[in-house]
Amino acid sequence: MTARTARADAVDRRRDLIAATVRSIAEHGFADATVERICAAAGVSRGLISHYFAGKDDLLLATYRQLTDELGAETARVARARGGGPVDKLRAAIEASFRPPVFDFAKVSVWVAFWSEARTRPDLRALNRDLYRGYRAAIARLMAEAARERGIALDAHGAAVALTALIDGLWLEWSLDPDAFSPEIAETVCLDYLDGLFVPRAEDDNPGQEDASDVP
Amino acid sequence: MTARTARADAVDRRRDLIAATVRSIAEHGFADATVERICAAAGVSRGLISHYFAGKDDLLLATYRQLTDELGAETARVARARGGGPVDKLRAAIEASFRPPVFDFAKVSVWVAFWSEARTRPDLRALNRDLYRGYRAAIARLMAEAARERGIALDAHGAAVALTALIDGLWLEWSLDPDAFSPEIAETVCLDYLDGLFVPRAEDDNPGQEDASDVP
DNA sequence: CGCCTTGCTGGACGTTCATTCAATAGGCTA
DNA sequence: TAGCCTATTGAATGAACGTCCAGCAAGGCG
Repeated sequence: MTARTARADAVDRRRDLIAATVRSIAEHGFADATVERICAAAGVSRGLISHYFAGKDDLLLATYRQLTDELGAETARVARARGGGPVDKLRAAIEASFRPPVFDFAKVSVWVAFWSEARTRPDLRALNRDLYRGYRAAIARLMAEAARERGIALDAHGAAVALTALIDGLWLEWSLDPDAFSPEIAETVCLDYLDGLFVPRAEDDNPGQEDASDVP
Repeated sequence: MTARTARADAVDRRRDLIAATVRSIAEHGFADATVERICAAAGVSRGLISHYFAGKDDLLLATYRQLTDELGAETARVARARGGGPVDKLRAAIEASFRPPVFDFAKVSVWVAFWSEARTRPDLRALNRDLYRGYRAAIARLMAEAARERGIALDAHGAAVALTALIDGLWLEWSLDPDAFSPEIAETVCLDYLDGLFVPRAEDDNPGQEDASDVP
């Protein structure tokens, strides 16, 4: 089975190159993650990239795709977690965001680099948009369910936007200054925000307070 | 006053080049904001950059410095705002973050680009670190004051970390997908978070709940 | 044992970029 | 008006990068 062995090797090589790309971007930044450096980090020569990817752009796209796939899979895994209501699942999602294997300095750094790059590269932008819209929708669904159980008025869409932004903002700022706050604090403030959403307030007697801001 | 006129012109030119840099990065991304494109956007020739800056890196540093100075000045302006307690000032800071002139698509996009770049460039990193530490400290001070007035237990440091991250996360995600949510929603969720901090809860009867995490 | 396929190498090539600098233009002083 | 000084230009330079491709090495089939 030469073909089968070759295929398996090819998958491993692609994985090696993608891992080397993550390490190179994390260490040197997006601009200085050259083909030479990436291949050196993977322990192969410069030219090999053309055998496993259409080019450098294709390797970068594959790297970003793996990051989004990992996060998407982890999110789905958490959401399927048996036993526990929607708030438990939300708490699990938050905890997963600030603990290994998702929360890793190199990976978080590469996320920041790709965010910047996705702003102007259409393929990365589309990947990012789909991931986040799905992520926000899943979060909003769980939040709406939790609010319904408790009879609390909640703008689930806004809250999902906020929780997602809060997590990303903490990733961003921690990657820029890891000494500014600890991952434990990051996790705590997210959990506190979540808890705050479901605390009954005086305004809940007056359901008109929530503006149905479903902007078209 | 030849010297004076020349000095004034030089300041204007520097400002022009910095503004052109912001536009170029916002439109083409950090990597494709070449000297040629920046100078074309400013309406001058390629070589002029050397007369007003030590080089491209120096121009980029000056651009980031202007961004941080603008934000620092706006923060200070809001904090000095007469009439109103600490919560009013915090509300004003949030509103300023999602309205012109601070909240501008090009500027927000450039912030995202520089965040990524600051991760590996020491000079940008130092600039960013100082700005954020000052910003968080100012926010935490106002929050602590507001909590004291209300007799509420609050981890001001954690809350300041969270609010800062929330704002940055919303900037980030809005720049990547402006259709995902409106600036009004972004502002609202931040104000809601702020309000939530100062709502008396059942746990406030038990002051031991808040861990005094004043990390040195 | 020898051929032949396949994974892999690294020098060469063309492109793009930031920087430099000699030449030019424009305006203020004398 | 003449002359000088400074701002500005753009062609030239060299470095760095991604990609290409001719050749090499190793392992399996005949």
